[in-house]
Amino acid sequence: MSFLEKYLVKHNPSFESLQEFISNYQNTHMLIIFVSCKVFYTGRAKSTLSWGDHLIIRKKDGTLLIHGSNKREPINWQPPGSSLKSKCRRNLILISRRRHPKEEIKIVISKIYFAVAVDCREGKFQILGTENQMVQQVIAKPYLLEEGFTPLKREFQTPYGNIDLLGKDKKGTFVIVEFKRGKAQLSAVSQLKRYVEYLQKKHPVRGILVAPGITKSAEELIKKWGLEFKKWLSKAS
Amino acid sequence: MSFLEKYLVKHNPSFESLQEFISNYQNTHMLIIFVSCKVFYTGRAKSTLSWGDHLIIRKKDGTLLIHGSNKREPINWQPPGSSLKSKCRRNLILISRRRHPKEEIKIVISKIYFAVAVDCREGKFQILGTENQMVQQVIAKPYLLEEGFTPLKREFQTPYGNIDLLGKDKKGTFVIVEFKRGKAQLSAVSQLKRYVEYLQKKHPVRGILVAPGITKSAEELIKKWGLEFKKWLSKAS
DNA sequence: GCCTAGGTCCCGTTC
DNA sequence: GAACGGGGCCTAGGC
Repeated sequence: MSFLEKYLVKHNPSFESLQEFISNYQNTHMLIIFVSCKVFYTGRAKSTLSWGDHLIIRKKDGTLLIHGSNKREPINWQPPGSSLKSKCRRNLILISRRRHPKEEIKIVISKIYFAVAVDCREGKFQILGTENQMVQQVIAKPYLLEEGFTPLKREFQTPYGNIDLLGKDKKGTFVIVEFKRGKAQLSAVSQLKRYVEYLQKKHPVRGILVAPGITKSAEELIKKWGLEFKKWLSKAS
Repeated sequence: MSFLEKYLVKHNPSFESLQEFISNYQNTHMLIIFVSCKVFYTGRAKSTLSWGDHLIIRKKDGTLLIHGSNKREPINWQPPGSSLKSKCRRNLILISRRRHPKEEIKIVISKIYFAVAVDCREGKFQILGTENQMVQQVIAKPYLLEEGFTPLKREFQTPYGNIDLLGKDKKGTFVIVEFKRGKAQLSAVSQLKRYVEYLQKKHPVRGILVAPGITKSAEELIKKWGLEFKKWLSKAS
């Protein structure tokens, strides 16, 4: 591939030709390969994918994705850091391994439709609207939570888990604040309860769950457990 | 594309040519497009991806994936069911929308390296080693949990959440069993505690967490709360 | 390396 | 549609 080329396509390459292609480009390029194959995964779980057409993507960081004709999720995958080896037998076999945990994917390829190597230089990514930003807003403007609130510690660590935001209310009582960027569910309530149970062994403490909404059961549970829910208005800024 | 062809490649297509390509194939084929673009997402959160080379995958179920040069996760995406429209301006603009929640991705393309439409017929997928199978094993061989255990109800629903497995021990005391396929963490303990708190309002009850391992803090918490941990040996079958 | 918790989580299932 | 919980979750951040 010349210096100026962004990509290189091989149509219907032979097994040997694809092996060479992979070893030439796997460390510098993203590989996109469309094949007829079956796949075996073994590791934390175990799976088989029977013969079919699948799209294989291999990134230079070691990521391996095997996509089918639908769904956002790959059918099989290997995360960054995984190795890739190939063997040529009756079929072409690709094996990707990771160490921790020990996991392996074996792709048995009977037919290669095409393979592309691309030189991919991605842009910079920025995101807004995360939970972290809710916390930052409350730290900057504590009255958004309630009048008289004073933030003390972000990500306060306890043996029961890490508290999003610890503070005190206007009376000086400790307040544990748990933030959720989406509708709060039962698990958010137990999470908050867990922190409260820890701290209340030492001090009187209030627990407040901050979220744009809450499910019915979560709301009933939070009341039953003497905790508070504060609806978060995203335009509060 | 002829009946027998598995795929069709366009090299450096014009904007208009890609628009036609997309409208011809988006309902029947998976599209794989490598471009120089920037991306704007708005919906549950908001993000921007600045100019760079990115791989766009569009599946016929509406899934949209925008991949960069590393990581398993797409930089931006849209799940199945999303629409796709294109506009030709100074740049080529692709817009993908979903209704619930209302979310939009805008891809502004300045250069198209190549586009492929593939006819993808995926194989059948099977997986072993899930939590569900742990539960099935205990239902089939209750003594694997403990001598005298009797399973009563799988996925027993309560206002505090759904219990993996409800049963009775040899003394007739209710037992709530929570299974984890990996190492159990703090959240698993609070989850179990939540169910126990519900049921113990009505009956005496034990809570057992079953997993191949447990973190230090989770183990301390489970003891403190009077719950039990049962180590799961995967070869128990 | 372990552990905690978020995520535009996705996804299946159940009501 | 709402909600609950699993996932080979992945990923980031602490220690």
